[in-house]
Amino acid sequence: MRKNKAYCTDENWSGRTDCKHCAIRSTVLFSVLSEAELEDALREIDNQWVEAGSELFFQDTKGQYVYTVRSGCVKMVHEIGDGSCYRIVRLHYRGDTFGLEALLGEPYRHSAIVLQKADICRIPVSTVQTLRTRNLQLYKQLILRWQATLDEAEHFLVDLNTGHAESRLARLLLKLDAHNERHLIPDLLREDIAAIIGVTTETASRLMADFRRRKLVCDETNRQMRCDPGALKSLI
Amino acid sequence: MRKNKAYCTDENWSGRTDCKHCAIRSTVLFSVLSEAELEDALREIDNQWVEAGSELFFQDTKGQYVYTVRSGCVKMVHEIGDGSCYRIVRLHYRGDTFGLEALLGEPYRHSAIVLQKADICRIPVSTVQTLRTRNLQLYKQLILRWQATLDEAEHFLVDLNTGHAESRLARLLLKLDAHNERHLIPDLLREDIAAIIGVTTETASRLMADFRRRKLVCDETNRQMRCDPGALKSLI
DNA sequence: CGCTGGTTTGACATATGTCAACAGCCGTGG
DNA sequence: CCACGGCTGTTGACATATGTCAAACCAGCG
Repeated sequence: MRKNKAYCTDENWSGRTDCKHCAIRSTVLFSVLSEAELEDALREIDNQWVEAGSELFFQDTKGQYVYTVRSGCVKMVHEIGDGSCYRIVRLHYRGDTFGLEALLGEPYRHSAIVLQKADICRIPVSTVQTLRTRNLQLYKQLILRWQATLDEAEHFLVDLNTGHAESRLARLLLKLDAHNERHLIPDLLREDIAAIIGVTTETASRLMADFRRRKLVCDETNRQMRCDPGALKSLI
Repeated sequence: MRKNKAYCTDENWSGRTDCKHCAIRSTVLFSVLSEAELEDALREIDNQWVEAGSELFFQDTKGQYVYTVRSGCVKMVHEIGDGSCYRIVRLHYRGDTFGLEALLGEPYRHSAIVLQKADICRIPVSTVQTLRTRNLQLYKQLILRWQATLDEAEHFLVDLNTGHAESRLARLLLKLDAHNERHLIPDLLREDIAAIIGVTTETASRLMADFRRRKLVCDETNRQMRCDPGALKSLI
């Protein structure tokens, strides 16, 4: 079934409110393209709900798409050596863009795997190129996305890989909490927690079990949790 | 003493060969500015040798300059909490650009401190803005720099903060070696090594002393070292 | 010469890793 | 329906890498 309008410009599409953070959206306003040209360029943008665990792209492969998160959460996974071991180098949340390397014709640096059921826009590199040749504003937007990605990567190093494992886990939970307005944070796999804060799966499990006993976190439905930000901050 | 020509365009300036990696340099070729305009824009670029330990800018301050390394090495230092503790989140070597946040009008994320006597170009934000309004090529160059910065930050996380301290130190030495064509690497302060690989100063010292005893590294003049890449690789 | 700041080293504490067992959950297939 | 296997999480016992604290050492330098 072919849509007759692009998602981004279709007023009848129910999801439009989540577009406000999108790089494309905020540059379309400044576009010098005609309405028809715009429709055409944007029609190739695909929007979809993706289940947790799905892989959007793989480390070291080339791809023709850049992605934005409309809701949910995506992990950027870097495999090390023979693949027996991996680190999560960033998370991307609502409003974020990832896979920017594709715009440079470079292979993806990491695998992108959905952490929490996510609403994802998949934007062809060609679409971005069409828009940006006509529109300086898009370059600025892109640069802002690159900087945001860099900020997130550096936060991972500074906040989640420094200090004792307990503080690191506390900071991780606070970070997840800050990105969820409804204060429901995903109950991550212990293996993922381990790959984020740089410990073994067992240590991650012990810490989480301990946090639960100390009532720093409590379970909610649907593999989600709620945390006590005040208490967590005191652990940092 | 005022120069009568900009460094970048002065054929008599002895340092010109190191310009080949510069973002400005590689876009000047595509510039639509007149030669006079170009001279004017580039004249504000300052070039200087900077001693180890000098601070080019400070974390959380705003500045009007972006920098490039013509030779030597600069560390990006992030202070944590009250400043009693810090991490080094990236290193920048010959050809790199840093302080890009300034182009967005944002405060510098980290302090930039010279690690090894360095030849630095200091480029005013206004110069970049003058050039880029007339020149799409510069945007592409800037984006490449942002990606390079991101790559370096992620390598720090994946290579230098994963695995045992011994492997991390080995990877650090190999990285330093890879950035020095003459295979002379700086003999870093133990405190800096510690802030890079995420251990205490004592552990960094013990490891380095051990590496020296095992002949994995040996001292050279001028606080420099030589390392045995083959042996180091076997430790990874 | 005696500071000073960086380095090395020792003795000991402890956080985290390792290996292994077991428990709970869930989907599958008999 | 139950039995089973596979996956994830929890926990224990123990090993070990790294942190902590303190002392000694060393080179450069006023």
